[in-house]
Amino acid sequence: MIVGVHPLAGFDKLLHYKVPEALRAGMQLGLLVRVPIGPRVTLGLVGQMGAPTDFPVEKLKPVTQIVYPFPALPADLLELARWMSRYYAAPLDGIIETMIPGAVRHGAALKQEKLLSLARRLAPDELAALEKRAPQQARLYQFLAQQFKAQPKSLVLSRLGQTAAVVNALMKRGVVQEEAQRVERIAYADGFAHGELVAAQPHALNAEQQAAAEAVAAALAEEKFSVTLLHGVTGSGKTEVYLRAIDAALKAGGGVVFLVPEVALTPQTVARLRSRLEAIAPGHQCVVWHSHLSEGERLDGWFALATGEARVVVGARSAIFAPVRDLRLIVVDEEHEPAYKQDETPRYHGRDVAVYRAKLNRAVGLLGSATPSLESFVNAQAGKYRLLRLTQRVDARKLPDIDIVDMRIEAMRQRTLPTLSRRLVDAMHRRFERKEQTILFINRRGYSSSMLCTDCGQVEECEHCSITMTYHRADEVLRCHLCGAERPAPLVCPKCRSPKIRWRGLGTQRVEESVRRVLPRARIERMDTDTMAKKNRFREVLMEFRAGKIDVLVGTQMIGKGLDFPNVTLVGLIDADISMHIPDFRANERTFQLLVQVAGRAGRGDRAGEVVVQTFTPQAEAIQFSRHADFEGFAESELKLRRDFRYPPFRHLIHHLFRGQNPEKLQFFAEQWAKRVEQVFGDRVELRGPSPSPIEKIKDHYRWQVWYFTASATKVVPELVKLRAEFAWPDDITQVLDVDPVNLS
DNA sequence: AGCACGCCGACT
DNA sequence: GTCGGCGTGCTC
Repeated sequence: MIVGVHPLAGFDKLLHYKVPEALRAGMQLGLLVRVPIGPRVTLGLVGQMGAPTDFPVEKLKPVTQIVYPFPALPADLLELARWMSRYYAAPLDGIIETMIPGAVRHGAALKQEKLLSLARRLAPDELAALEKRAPQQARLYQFLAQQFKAQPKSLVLSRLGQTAAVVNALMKRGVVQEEAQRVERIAYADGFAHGELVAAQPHALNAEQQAAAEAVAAALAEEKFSVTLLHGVTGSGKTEVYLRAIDAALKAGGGVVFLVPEVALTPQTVARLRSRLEAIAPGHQCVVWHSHLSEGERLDGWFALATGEARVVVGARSAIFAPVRDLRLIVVDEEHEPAYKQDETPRYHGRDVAVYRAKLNRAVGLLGSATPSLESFVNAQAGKYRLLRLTQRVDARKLPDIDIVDMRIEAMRQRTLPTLSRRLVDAMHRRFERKEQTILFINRRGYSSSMLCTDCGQVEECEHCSITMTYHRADEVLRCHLCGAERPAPLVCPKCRSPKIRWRGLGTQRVEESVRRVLPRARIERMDTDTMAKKNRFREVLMEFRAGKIDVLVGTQMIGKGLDFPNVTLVGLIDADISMHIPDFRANERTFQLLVQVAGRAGRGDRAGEVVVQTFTPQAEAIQFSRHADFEGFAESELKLRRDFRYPPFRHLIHHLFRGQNPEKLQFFAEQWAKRVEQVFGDRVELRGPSPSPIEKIKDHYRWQVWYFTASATKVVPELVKLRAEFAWPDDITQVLDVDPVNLS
């Protein structure tokens, strides 16, 4: 018997091994094994049964050991790993490593305890004989005979004051049996249990929720792969629909994965979910999965799922790899959240992996969001996903009014670069008179600032990477943080030649000063990392604010941490452009969510809250904000924009790194490669490169040249991998494909 | 990833 | 003459 093994040793190659007689019976796909590689022994995963085609069988070494008697990767996850390897162009061994928790991989010893129980009952005469000849054994027998279930060995022995010798004697006679069992560490000891005890009774569903829940239940009953996109406005009660679906899946005997963005995984949410799940499926453990678990907790949770003791896992991104058995339902809450993207190798998108895993298991995928990602929305429009809608808010609260203020007009009116617009100042005055509160929100992210033209709104971007360039004051240059390209900071706007260039990087301090000028009698507090350096200051300020001792709170993202302020009826976004043009395209989405969250609660009674957004690029912000108010309208215009402009909805950003010593040769091959890519993708491909300034460290050390491609097509990645395989590279040039899974469909 | 093999510069 | 630099290749 010969097996192919993926060694977890840092190189991505399938190696073959003989299976010794003793290990043959237990051998199967997905097992974690130890295998010799050269002088060492490493962990590996059995990925194939059968002999190699390109290696002499007689030179094969034997498998050293089977680490666990059951597959560390069940069949579906093994298949998923292979798909990911192809789809994300990532090495398979790395994917296997991310799928199996470290503690499991290292074959960590399980915390075990031995349980004692009776193997058979003794006849009365046998018992009498035993009492005479071996009184201690008889005591043990009597004790165990009174127990309803197996008891821990250590406990029994200490209670009876006996030693293991007594147990051994009885075992030899076949009267007592010993079994090993794992000690549950997860039970409910992860701190999540103490969050908040919430009444567990199910809420009554409104008609829309009811219809949605029934539709999902029907999909589950079909027992085939399907994906449902649940588009429900903020506060429409999506969670109740998830819970009904989970209920249905559990009742059908299946397992469930419930993904939430990492930030949403707070003790309160988990406790709430858990109490509801308890009510739905009494006796079923719900495993919580996130990055802050200890090794032991992770191990226990993993085992509970792998053995079927637990059938539900709630967790962040990586919970999609939990070894849930008989998977019937995968829920992805807030499916548009960028937190689902892993941006280290292996790069993957949790939501997309979830959909594919559902497909492999013929399970149901349920994606929920108030603002679906464009790719999911397009999939729904194309009929690939079923679209369900929840249009009514359960709590009947009004959405906030959003004003977008064009700061270019404001600048003309005030003849200076304003910090606060008239609109915002007026709104703040009204709040102050009514004794309501205001939050001014400013996104200053570190020292990064960008170049903005106050006449035309132009923001300088890197020509290779399409991200905003960052201004570095020390050497007066604009630099791209992705590829390292740099150019001198311009004196006039490169687009409209206007000299009115502004370097963005507005601080909370300046905003505070401005507010003092317009509202001299107001109590103002500033909240950012500088002023909050003192330990409990943060908490203090939040408490004062909540108690109404502060009228205006000026702060950075950290305000979002204490979100629930019932008396806040106005939120001002001082400088929307900073967040929208930050060199991390994910940041704008996050900031955005935060604002809408604050604003969504800003209503008072029947009066809606107000949000004032100050911006130099009103079109962009209008689109962003309409995304929440009118998602369909947003989606339509955004899709058009992306099609016409540079960011199609399914763009993959592909970094292609060429390595070699001869620049001319590199140039030649990059062009050749580009031609081949174009042949396959036609006009959907854009070649941008070479990068003028490859990342220094890499350049010095390996003399790499960095080239970037961007391509827009749903099939780009698999096709590129195919291309890579058939493209013949000369010996002195190597290339690496790195794919950022932006909006994979 | 590790580790060996191998081919060019400064040293017990 | 060797020791050791890291560039290259292999691991069943």
